[in-house]
Amino acid sequence: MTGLHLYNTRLRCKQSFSPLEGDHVRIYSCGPTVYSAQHIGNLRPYLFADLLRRVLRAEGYRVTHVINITDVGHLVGEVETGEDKMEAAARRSGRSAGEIAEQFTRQWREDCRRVGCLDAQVYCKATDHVEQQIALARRLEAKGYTYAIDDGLYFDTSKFGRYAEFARLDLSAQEGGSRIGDVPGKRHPADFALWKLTAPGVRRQQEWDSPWGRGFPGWHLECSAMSIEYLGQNFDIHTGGVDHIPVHHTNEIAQTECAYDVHPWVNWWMHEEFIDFRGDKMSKSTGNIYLLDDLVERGVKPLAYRYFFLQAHYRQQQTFTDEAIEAAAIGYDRLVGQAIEVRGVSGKPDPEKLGEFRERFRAAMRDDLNAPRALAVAWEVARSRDLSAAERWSLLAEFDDVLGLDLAGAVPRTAASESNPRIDARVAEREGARRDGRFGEADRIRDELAAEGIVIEDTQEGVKWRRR
RNA sequence: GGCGGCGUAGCCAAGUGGUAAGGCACGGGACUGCAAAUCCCUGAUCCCCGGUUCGAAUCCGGGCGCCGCCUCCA
Repeated sequence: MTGLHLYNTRLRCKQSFSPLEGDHVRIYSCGPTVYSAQHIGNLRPYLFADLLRRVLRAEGYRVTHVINITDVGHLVGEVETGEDKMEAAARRSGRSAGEIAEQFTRQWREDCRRVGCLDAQVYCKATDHVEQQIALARRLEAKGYTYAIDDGLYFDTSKFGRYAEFARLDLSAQEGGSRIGDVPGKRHPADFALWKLTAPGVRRQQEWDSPWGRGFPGWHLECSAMSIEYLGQNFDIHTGGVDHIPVHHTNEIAQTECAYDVHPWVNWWMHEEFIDFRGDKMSKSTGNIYLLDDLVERGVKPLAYRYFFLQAHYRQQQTFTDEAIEAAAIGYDRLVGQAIEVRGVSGKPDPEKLGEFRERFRAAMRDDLNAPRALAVAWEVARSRDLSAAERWSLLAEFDDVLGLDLAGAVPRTAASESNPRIDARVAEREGARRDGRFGEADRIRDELAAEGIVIEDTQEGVKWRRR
């Protein structure tokens, strides 16, 4: 297999990749709903999209990446309440929906940056594009794909012959049991809201006037409207979680292909699998790891989480356990340690020796982004006895453009990171004892510090200490 | 119930027909006053049963187990 091959959900197979337009690749990634903090599982979509971008870049493509921010219209559980996640969060916290959106957007952007994701060219918010969403709904209405009921304007899925195709749905199975809480007047369970009307007597923080009345856009609409706005009516790759295949992406496709008579609207649909937390309740109350900050508190660097991500294939569920993340943290530190040994060493590399590793790394990534296999090649290089330091660094630096692990700048965890008069003094005392051969005394001080989480390391450059 | 995925050494995880990548842990060694840190070495025939094949972890059938979706969770 030569050249870049990517798995396409639309066709359920890997395909040789080529962009619609020269060497320019346009990507749209379904982004976060910013009503609460994004936990580490929520970060996988962006680590995946970033890996995709970096591989495309390494293959010589120019990439335009758009990520949306859902700050309205994502409904909570029961449809009849008409409340969306932003409104609910605002009500609970007593703050405005806008403030909440801003806070969690900022936090999410920061977390993405910390795990080494490159900035997208465009971050677009649903609330900034209500006009475009209304225009798209009107277009669908004009073409006869919609019907209006008390609750709002709905897309009539029966009008779109290919509706079930993308997710391979069995629509007849859905016919039977109309669910509790389903909207009265909906003709088919799969039909979905393009525009939701604010219920009579209700005052929403986020609502807009529309041809159908005051209300807010349905969740699926934003991705269609904004991707068209920034990427055009056809583009190359749309990414998201596997959970979006049957509903969200199916509906996006229905809306867009009907509105613009395009097919396929998007060439490649790529979906990352979930992280499996092994039934552990991901909640703060039980003390389980939840946010990136929680990992950091435990001494796991954000980039170690990226390393963890790279150890498994994006289309495979990845098991997250304390042991697994700890293993990744140690593995990452050691890889950085290996890099530091050769960092910046220059020399004349043997192109033949480099070529073999370079090809294997590239082949792995070209095979539907097989990062685990590529990472294994990086380890082989790091530990190779046949390569000179200059050759190892040359390859590692090159690989890191794709891996994004900051092998050029990361610091080893063994370095003392702080100074503290009291601890420094105790360390000096121990040194004195050691010089005098009073090892019992020296060991006693070491044990004492260890009890409070201070680890002492006797390195070539002298004694250092760090917190466990 | 329907649909999809998975089950590889203690753990995480590649490999999808030709005799099992990589990381972590464990054990051994080097280093150390002893440790720690670091570096080096070391481990599996692939859930079970049957079948196809010269040959299967890889294909087919059956079983057991786990996960996801079908409810606007990445």
